[in-house]
Order: sequence, then structure tokens, then C-alpha cells
Amino acid sequence: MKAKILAAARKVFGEYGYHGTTTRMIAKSVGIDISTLYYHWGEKRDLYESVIMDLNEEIRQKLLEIEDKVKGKSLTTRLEIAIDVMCDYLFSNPEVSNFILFLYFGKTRGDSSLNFKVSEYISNIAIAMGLALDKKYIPVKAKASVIAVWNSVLNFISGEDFFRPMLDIGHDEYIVVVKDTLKFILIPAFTQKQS
Amino acid sequence: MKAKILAAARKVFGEYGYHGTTTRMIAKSVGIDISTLYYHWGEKRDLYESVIMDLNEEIRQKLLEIEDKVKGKSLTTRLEIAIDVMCDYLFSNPEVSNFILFLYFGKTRGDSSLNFKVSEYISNIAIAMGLALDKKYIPVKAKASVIAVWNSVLNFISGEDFFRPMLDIGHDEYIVVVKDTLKFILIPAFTQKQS
DNA sequence: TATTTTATCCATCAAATGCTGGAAGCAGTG
DNA sequence: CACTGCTTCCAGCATTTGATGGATAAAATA
Repeated sequence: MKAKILAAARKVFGEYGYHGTTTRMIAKSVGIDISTLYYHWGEKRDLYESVIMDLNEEIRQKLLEIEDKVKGKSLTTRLEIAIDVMCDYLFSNPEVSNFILFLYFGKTRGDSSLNFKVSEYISNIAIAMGLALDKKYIPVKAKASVIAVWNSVLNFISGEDFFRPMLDIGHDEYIVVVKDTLKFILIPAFTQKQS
Repeated sequence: MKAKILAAARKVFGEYGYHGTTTRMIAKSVGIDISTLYYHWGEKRDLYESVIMDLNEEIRQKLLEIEDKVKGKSLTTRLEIAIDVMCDYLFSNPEVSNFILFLYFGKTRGDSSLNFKVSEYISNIAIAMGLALDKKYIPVKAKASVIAVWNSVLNFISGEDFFRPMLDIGHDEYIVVVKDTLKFILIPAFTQKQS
């Protein structure tokens, strides 16, 4: 039950953001009373933070998986695989990217400095992609590039409802276009001769 | 007064999103009573939609300005100018990109299909950048690319508080890094030999 | 000046929302 | 069965929040 609530919370928070989500909405989506929700998770904020921690772990795993898959491949292949795997994962769990974007850009009344450990990820990705050699010193440029890529992926997934009508294509084709566009834009940038 | 409220509303909505913003927050940031706010703008939703329309017009103007500036230049120069101008504008008005991102990714309880006319912009940009020749037929690939670029810009601006600490640099340097990164990633993609 | 119009605020309401107490169900254990 | 611990729900409380009515002041108009 506890896990069921967590999964539902992730989806609702992802769709409507922290303030847009009411505990009643989450409870209803699980089919239980709010009291049951509070019994398992306490305050709304605690549930929210639990979702963040849960997501953190899930993404960490996914990145490890990618890191493992790209080992020894060429830079171009590494980028292609990374894009494919991340897109597949996120398209299957669209609430994930939505939730993360809310974390990035939305403020939450009553502050709280929640830490979604992107910083760590970014460095790991930069190394796995071969953009940095020394784990201790990763160039600003490399980090910034990874952030740009990471954001692009999230945006295309979360913004499907917004962008797909503009392209006038179906869901499956959208996935293909997104992957192609990401590769089209990113691969030349990273494989060009470094200045 | 009406305009003052609109400007304040844009900022608060941009920071906290629709549901995260209360009419009292807006009124307080202007220094007036909520009643005064309601007197001028009616329902919260109406004010919100007015902000959208206002922003729509402002961005349209900005894009026309860019279109005018890049006329006759090379593709590389066009991209550089576009990135510089948009970055300068958005860094000076960070609430703008935040607000737009909320529109893209956040749902609002009680639906309402508000239309932020991005579709129109995207096509115009594609043409101004020389990615499409015929106004009537703009390739999916061109549109998708423009969306990716557009999103990247918004993300870097809105996500400054999130990303800058990861890069461990100051605000002014951040602006430079963002512009450079965008150019670094985007220009090779668009200037490569079309496949 | 008298009157109307415009703008602002105070007090307040009704609904929504976060959250809780206590009763009831239900499984396992003696 | 009686007891215990865990889980669920109903009812409700306190606060927040969207929204309004009416008094008051300021400005415009006659």
C-alpha cells in the first residue's frame, strides 16, 4: 500500500506540481481515504520528499545501466545509446521528467531546499561520455553541455502534449523524431574537433 | 495600477506556478488589498490568462526584432545573433522563461486549454533561420530542431538557481557559459551538411 | 458646491485543503 | 473467544484561499 501511494503520488505531483496537487487527489487516484494516506506517509511534504528520494535512486540506477552499456564504444555510439535508453525509459514513465522539471523551475511556498542530486549525475555522465577525463576536475563546458542535453531530453518528453500537435504526428512517430532530433543536434556538437 | 498588477502577477505566477500563487501574494507584492486586485482583474484565472496574452505579444515583438536583425546574414551569424538576443532578453526577465515552462509542463486543475501561440513562433523562427524555405511546408525535422533550441534557452535561464551552483561560477560568467554552450551545441548541428 | 464616477480598503463568506481523533474492521496469537 | 497490533475509514477541525458587499475616500463632472 505504501508503495502504491508513492507511485500514485509521483504521477499526480508530476502532473500538477506540489501546490497543484492535493492529498485528496492522490488518495482518490489510489482509491483510498486521505486518512490512510496520512497514516502511511504523514505530512504532504514528507510524501513529496519521499517521491524525490525514490526518483533519485531510480535515475541513479538508470544511469549506471547506461554507463555499463556504453563502455568501450565510440563517442558517437555512446551518445546514441544514451539517448535511446533515456528516451525509452522516460517515454515509458513520463511523470518522471515532468516531476523533475517541476523541481528545477518551480518554487515551493515555504521554501525548503530539497536536493535532487543532479550535480552528481551530471559529472558521472560527463565522464561516461568521455567529455571529461579526470573525475576531480570536470570542465565547466563539459558540465554545461551535459545539462543542456539532459534538459533537452526532459523537455521533449514532458512537452509532448504541447509539441506533438505542432508537428502534427502521432505518438510513435514523435518518439522517433525526438530521438533523431536529439542525435542530429547533439552528436555533431560533441564529435566536432574540440576548440 | 492595472498594468502594475499585471507585471507583478507575471513574476509571482512565474515563480510559483498557477496553483502555487495566491491572489494575496500578488496583491501583497504590489502593496494593495486583494479587493483592489479583484476590482481591476476579476477572477484569478482571468488575470492568469491576461498574463499569457501579454507575454505572447511581448515575445512576438522580440522575435520580429530578431528576424529583422538577422536578415541577410550567414546561418552561423543568424544563430549567434538569435541566441545572444534571446539570452539577453530572458536573462533580464527571468520570470518570462519560468512562466512559459510552467505553461508547457504543468497542468492546471480544472483544465482550460490555454493557448500559448508557440506553434506560430516556431514556424517563423524556422524560416528566419533558413531551416525552411516554404512558409506553407516546414519539415518536421526543422520544427523539432527549433523547439529543442528554444527549450534549451528557456531551461538555462529558468534553471540558473539549480545549475549555476553545479558549475560553481557567478551570474555574469553563467551568462557567458550559457551562450557559449548553446552556440557550441547548436551551430555545428545546423551548419553540418544536411543528410 | 453638489453629484456622480472611480478606486481603495475592511470585514467577511463559502469552499477547499492540510491534517487528526476515534471508531471499526481484520488478521494473527494465546 | 479474548486480546493485540495493524490498517482503514468517517467525521470533523483549523487554516488557507478565491471571491464579494458595502463603507469610504478621491477624483471627475455638472
